[in-house]
Amino acid sequence: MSSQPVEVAAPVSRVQRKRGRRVQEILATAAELFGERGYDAVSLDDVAERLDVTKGSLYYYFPGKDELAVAAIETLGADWTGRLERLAATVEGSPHERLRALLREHVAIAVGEYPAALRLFLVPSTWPADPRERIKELRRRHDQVFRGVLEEGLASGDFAVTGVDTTLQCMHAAMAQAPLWCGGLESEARERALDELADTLMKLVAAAAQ
Amino acid sequence: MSSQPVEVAAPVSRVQRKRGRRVQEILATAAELFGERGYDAVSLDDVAERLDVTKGSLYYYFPGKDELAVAAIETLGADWTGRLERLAATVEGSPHERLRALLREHVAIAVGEYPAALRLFLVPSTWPADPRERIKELRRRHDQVFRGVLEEGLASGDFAVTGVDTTLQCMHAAMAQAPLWCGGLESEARERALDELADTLMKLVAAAAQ
DNA sequence: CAGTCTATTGACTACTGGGTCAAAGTTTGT
DNA sequence: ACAAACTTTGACCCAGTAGTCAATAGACTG
Repeated sequence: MSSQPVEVAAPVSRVQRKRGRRVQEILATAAELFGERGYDAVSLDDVAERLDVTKGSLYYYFPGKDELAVAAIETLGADWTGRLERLAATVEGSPHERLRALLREHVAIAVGEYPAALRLFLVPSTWPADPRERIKELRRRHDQVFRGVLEEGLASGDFAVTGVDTTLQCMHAAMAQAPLWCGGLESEARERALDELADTLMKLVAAAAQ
Repeated sequence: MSSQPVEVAAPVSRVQRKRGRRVQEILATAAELFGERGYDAVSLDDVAERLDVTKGSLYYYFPGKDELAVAAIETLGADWTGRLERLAATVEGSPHERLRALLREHVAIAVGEYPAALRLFLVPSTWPADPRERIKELRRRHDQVFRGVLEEGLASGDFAVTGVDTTLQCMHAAMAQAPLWCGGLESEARERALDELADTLMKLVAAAAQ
């Protein structure tokens, strides 16, 4: 039928791609806002206003606030964790060096690119049941990256920890608050603060040689 | 006039004491609820219902939700921090032992007695400006207890830390999440988890001898 | 250009939650 | 017992917000 045999089997039409882009715009804005203020404090009118549309449009793409929130968390969390997973798979060196690189990248992402997204991973208790479960799942996958390197270092004798879970929890807790501490700092001071944080957290795995 | 000269100068009447007790009841309940669900998710009807009264009664004692929240935070925070300050002033031993005792007591209070009050000290960002400032102040005083012991150990050479502030922040962040981890555990497993947490956190001050 | 699918609007409903208040109920002191 | 002070109530107001929907504007296609 068409004069262009190429891209014949394209599963999505142009209009579908356009819709996809719109959905992404909405999700990015929603993640931003939910991250800034938390679930309760963000109304759909707020989201719509930042997108220069009205609330009704959001309901054209999502069945409700919960679903929008879940999708926003999903997108952001998947991107974040994916980058850490890729780093863990490529970075070379001792377990000590690898863990430090992960810590550094994690706080750098949190502070630099998703400064507002923090709250998505912190204390999800005010969120409705459904988003809360998704957040927990994303956190588990997130933790998994660090658990991998940690257990590697344990097996090789580079690390000595009292308990794997506890150590991971302490790391995660400290990292999750990093953006709050570094928020107001200038670039150089911020870099120093992030290095210091990574150094401090490295102590949690003790036996590692500096 | 009275046949009992004792207690003549009592500054408060019986009715005032009664009012004081009522206020304490309200504050305790409010702190409980705010701790469980956070500021936004708690309505004054919720608070009133748990007290078996109606919303109007709360407005007889407090001018508004903000003021109630601030007072509740104040009471709980002062009690908590006061106990840590007293412990810090009395416990004997090396800086290492003193710090560990404080860490242990802190998580024990958080997990055992104020299991719900956690959120008051965590991510105060969804709170209105006024309560938020009070929370920050209380956290500073809270930190001060640990800062004292930490600097003591630094001066005596028992501790070696990269940065005092960063170390305190990591400790605080990890401790703040402790109740979330230990929430579902039975008493013995919980004790073990708390010990493990304290041990792990002690690593942050490194040079300390085990 | 006409017709159809897509996207957006803005007015509407229903409900929740903070805050007010006059009236009723309860304590207290004399 | 009585009056005054204290406490509680429940109905009410109002703003904000999740969610609905018919009407409309815009884009794509024959």
